[in-house]
Parts: sequence; structure tokens; C-alpha cells
Amino acid sequence: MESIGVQEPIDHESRVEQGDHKAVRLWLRLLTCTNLIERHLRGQLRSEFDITLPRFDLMAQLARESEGLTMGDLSQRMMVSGGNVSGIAAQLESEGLISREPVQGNRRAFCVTLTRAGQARFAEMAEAHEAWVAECLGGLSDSEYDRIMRALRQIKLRVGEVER
Amino acid sequence: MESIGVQEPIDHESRVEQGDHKAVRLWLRLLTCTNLIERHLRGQLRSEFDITLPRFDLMAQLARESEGLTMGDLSQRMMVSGGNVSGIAAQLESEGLISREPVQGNRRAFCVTLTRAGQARFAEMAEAHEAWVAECLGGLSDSEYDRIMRALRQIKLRVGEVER
DNA sequence: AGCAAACATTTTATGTTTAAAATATCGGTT
DNA sequence: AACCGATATTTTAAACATAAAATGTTTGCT
Repeated sequence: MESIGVQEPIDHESRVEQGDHKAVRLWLRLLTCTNLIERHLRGQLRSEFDITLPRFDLMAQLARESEGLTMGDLSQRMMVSGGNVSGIAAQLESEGLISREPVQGNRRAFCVTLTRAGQARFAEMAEAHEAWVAECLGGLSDSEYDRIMRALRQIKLRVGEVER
Repeated sequence: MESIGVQEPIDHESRVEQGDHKAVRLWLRLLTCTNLIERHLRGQLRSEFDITLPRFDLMAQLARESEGLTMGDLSQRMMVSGGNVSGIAAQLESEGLISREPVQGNRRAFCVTLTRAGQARFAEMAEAHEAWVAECLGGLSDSEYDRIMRALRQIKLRVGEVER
């Protein structure tokens, strides 16, 4: 017996059961939203700038830090493993978008920065990226925005404690 | 000049600039929360049950549908590409946790179901999984929970429209 | 019946991601 | 100086992920 009216989208949330705890429902909705937005951004970056999301992410981290970041810093900020950063950085370097120079006083570390070409390339992309994000998330009122930011902050801190 | 007090965690949000639009800040916080929880769940599933998150996810989708799902259904619900489901399903099948049987009347499709072993294995995991999620997300009041669910619903619908 | 378009899945090539092992450096102790 | 534990990165192997091409099936149209 199918209902006739508005159809629920099919996604992660389709797996929720009647008995599921509220937390599980919230988690699946959170996951769905993030996946949807991530997919949208990935597609846009690909079609408009022919770049992948991880590469854009790495450049975005560097764009803020004119002093540069180490590989470890990047790993932490991008929330991915070190080995992963290694691979992505190697490609961006071969494309001349970032440079990795030895840090004086610590020969273990590299200082990674955007090259001039990388800065120019990123500046182009950043504006479009912001517009795409606003398309997805700009529809909230100020108070609603504040509330969800607070709730997410609380969640973020909680998970940080749980991990410890 | 570093502040002395509570330290901000280092994550995606570290890249926000002063001038960034609210939407970008919200997006990065959303991404951070999802990544933190996903990482936590991945680690727990790995250490407690020696299973990966994608495999668990596929089994979770099937657990609800005793009739089974096609590969296409799974792809849609897991929000990943069809080729991806192909690979994950092949492994679970070789481990005897799922079965794929031809659909009568449509020889293009397979009907994927949990085997008896798969059902038993999933039941074990589901209880622990719910507890882990509650650990991360159980700290919200009822009204806060409702508000964030509504806000996320709105976002979800909006992104769905944007994609179209 | 014949045919074109849509559908369901798999295969292929490429790239991302993790965990773990390997390499090399640093700082402090003896 | 020799050693040791912690740090920073790279390498490796296996799994995951996407997009696009290939294969085979179904459906609707003429």
C-alpha cells in the first residue's frame, strides 16, 4: 500500500526502523545532508574547474596560512590520515600548485605553501565554492542558523570527549 | 599572541577566514561533526567486530528489508556509485553474509538479502552501533533534537532542489 | 517482428583512504 | 658518544569510491 502524496527521498535514512533510537535517526540525517552537499560540491569542482574535492580542500587549508603548514598540520586539519596527504600533496606539487620546502631546524618536517600559481588558481575557485555552499545552506534564518551552529558545536565537543 | 584559555580543536573549521560567509562556516562545522562521528564508528566497528563501515552500511540496509533489495536500490540508499556496491557485495557474498539471487521476471536485476548468518551477525552489531551513536548524539534535549532535525530536513530538501 | 531508448549491473581505469610498517630525525639520558 | 622513546613523513597493501565504457535485458513504439 503506497502512499500517494509527497515521496520521501531514498538515502541513508531509508534504513531507519520504527524502534530506532532518536540518536540513530539524527545521525543518518546528518550523514545524508553531508553526503548530498559533498557530492554537489565534488561535481561542481569537477565540471567547473576539473579538480577533485580533496585537492581543493588541501589548497583551502593552505590559502589561509601564508606561512605554510607541515604535512602533519594538513593531516589534522583535513581530518584524514598522513599517508593520504602524502599522495595528494605529491600530485599538487607535480602540477606546480604547491611547494614543499625543508624547515630549518627540523629536518623531519616540510613546510607546504601555495605557489603563486596555486594562489591564483585557488582564488578563482574559492568564490564559486562559497556560492555553491550558500545555494545549499543559505536558506536558513539567522536564528535558525545560530541554533544549528550551537547544536553542532555541542555535538562536536561531545564526540571529542567520547574519543578520549 | 596565543590565547591561554580553552583551545579550539583543529579540524576542517580551522580554514574559515574572517570574511567567510555564514554558510561556509556552517558547512565546515557540519562536515567536521560528520567526520568525527564517522571516524568513531569506523574505529569501533573495526576493533569490536572486525568489519568496515561500508560493509556494515550495506548489511544495515538489507536488515530492514526482508524481501531484499536490488543492487540499484542499495546504491541509491547507500548514496554511493553502483560499481562501488558491486565490489562490497562481492566480498560480503564470498563471506556468506549476503546472497544474490536472480529476480524472476527481470533477468537484469539481482535480489540481495542477508543470509541467516548475516542476520545473526548484523543483530550483534546493531545494538552496539546504536549505543555508540547515542554516546555521540544523545546529549541533546528533546526540543533541541527536534529543531536540528527540522533544520537538517530543510537543508536536505534544499540540496535536492539545487541538484535538479 | 524489428528497433531504439532506457535500465541494471559489471568491468575498467583512476584516485582516495586507512592502517600499519618502514625510514629518518629529534631530544633527552646515561 | 651511544641509546631510547617520541615525532614527522613516506611507503605499502588492501579496501573504498567515482566516472565511464561495456554487456546484456527490458520496454515501448512503429
